[in-house]
Amino acid sequence: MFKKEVIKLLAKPTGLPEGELDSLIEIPPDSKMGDFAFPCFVLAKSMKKAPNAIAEELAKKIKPKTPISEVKAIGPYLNFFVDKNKMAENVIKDIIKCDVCYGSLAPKKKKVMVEYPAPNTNKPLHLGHVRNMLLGSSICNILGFAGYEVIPANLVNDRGIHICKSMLAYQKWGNNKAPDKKSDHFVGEYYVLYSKKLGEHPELEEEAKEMLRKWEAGDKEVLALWRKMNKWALDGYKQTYALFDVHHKKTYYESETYKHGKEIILEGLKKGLFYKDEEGAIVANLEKDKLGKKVMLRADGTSVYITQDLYLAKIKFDDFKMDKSVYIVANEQIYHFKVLFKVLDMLGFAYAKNCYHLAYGMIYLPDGRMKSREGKVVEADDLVEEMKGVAEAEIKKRHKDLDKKEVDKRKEIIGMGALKFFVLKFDPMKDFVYNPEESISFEGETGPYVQYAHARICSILRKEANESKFNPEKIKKFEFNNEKEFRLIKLMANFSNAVNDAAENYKPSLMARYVLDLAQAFNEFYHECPVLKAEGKEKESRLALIYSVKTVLRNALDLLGIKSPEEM
RNA sequence: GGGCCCGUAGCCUAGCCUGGAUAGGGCGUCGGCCUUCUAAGCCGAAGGUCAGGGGUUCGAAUCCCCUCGGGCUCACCA
Repeated sequence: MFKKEVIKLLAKPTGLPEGELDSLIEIPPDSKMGDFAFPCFVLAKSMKKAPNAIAEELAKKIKPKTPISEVKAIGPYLNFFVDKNKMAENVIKDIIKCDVCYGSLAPKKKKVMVEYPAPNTNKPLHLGHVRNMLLGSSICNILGFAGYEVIPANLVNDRGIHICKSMLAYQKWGNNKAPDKKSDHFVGEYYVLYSKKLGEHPELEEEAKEMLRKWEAGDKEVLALWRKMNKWALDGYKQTYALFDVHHKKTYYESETYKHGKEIILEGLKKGLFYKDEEGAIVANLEKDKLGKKVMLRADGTSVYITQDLYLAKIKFDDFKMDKSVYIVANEQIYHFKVLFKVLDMLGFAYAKNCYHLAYGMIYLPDGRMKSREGKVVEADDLVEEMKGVAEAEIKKRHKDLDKKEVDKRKEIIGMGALKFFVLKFDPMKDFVYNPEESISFEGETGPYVQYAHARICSILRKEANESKFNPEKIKKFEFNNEKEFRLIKLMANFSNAVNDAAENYKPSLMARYVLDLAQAFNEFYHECPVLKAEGKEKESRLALIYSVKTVLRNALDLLGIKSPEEM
């Protein structure tokens, strides 16, 4: 936050423009070396001197000015030290003033649509959707905090052959019964049943196709069954969405859009962008972009996947006129989105360049890929229950006398915190293996670790309030002497940068890393610096400091959709 | 075979876009710390050819090229 002052000091003696200095200045690896550093290598050529000598020379020339307290040459680096208590005062006052908004960025007057998790209504949401939902809801939070207007949207894949498979199995073996469990799981059972029966009844495949034809023809009976089972699936998702903070401003249904898109393709054909092959299908030749040839419309005039997506992109931009459209879809579809965006561009849609596919890596089970058809999946709802169960056991280990209501409240906060953090701390693009036995821990780099730091602060503040009514706003002067304290101040000063990085890169993992660093720095402080036993100015300062840390931890966890408990 | 992604200690991971000062963490292992603000914590130790090779550079985990290993994808399925 005092970087500007450093730039001002450097501008004249180096003769470099401020913009260049801004990107050259770095943070030393150890705060003992300084708070900012200017590497002198760049000047070596033009000045024809060794970088070490340049650093020495600059150190003599530049006189520190508040809030910069010292300028020192260390090897080829010119290092700057800031007045730490001055910095602390600025940071803490800012946090107390802004509170829930601390770290947020100014409105950008730009709209971003985030599309996720686009489920298929034939089976319950699984671990892959968990990653999708958590990335989506967290990215929405982060973008909003970073000043964007966010439009969370969903595309429901509610028609097609896979949907007909569960419908067919239910029609044959379901005895028309009502769901006897969570309704999306009930639907999913028939999807698995279909695959199971397919072995001895190969004719099922043709029957499913026939059912799809009937559906498309508007067969009343089939449509009634479809509506009934779709509602079951969607009702189930609604409950799961609530668990993962998934909310949408707009939902598109494939059943309502799948027939469209044809006009766009025909228009493209007229313009000579596509061609008709021997059989009459309309094809785009993308070979010069190394994307091969891609069918846009079948010979019979029916649409394929990409036809629908072209249409959807168009109506999305027509509906909301957003500046950016982010698709959160697994990385196995990278090729599809490359083609989609390329074709949109060819068709002359200006928004093509504003489409972004946020691809995320696969989650594997210890014995390989999940397979819904075989029932080899980790379902979202089961995972949540499991996490809560583990959390409950941990809570009961520590507290014998909590009533059930309190235990239920805490296991929800801690269990979900552990799950969300576990998924979000990985770089989105990275594949990882989920091992149910040992994957999700409550120690080390975990959600509960961060939550624990928050709870500890709350505990101290509670005790202080009992004695003297701590009021952070009344504290005027700060007095810090410990490195651990300055480490916290620095991290907190850097919060909005972390928000910006996470937003611009669509990476909640950066926020997870940030909050982990802050929690870790707090725990180190906690063990070295007593708060309640400190006296006078030192105690006051430390109380204000931990109050600030609590605020930032909470703001950061909020962006990840993780709750900050007062007690654990 | 083509395209894309990935490869950092026994295991997991940050850093790579925007090259710089001893490559950060965590798990696990070993050794310490609860008459002191919640030990879901802290401190210490051991553990690294940053897959391998070449190049660019004063300087490469980071940029470029090649090789090897793993994954995804290249359907008139969605």
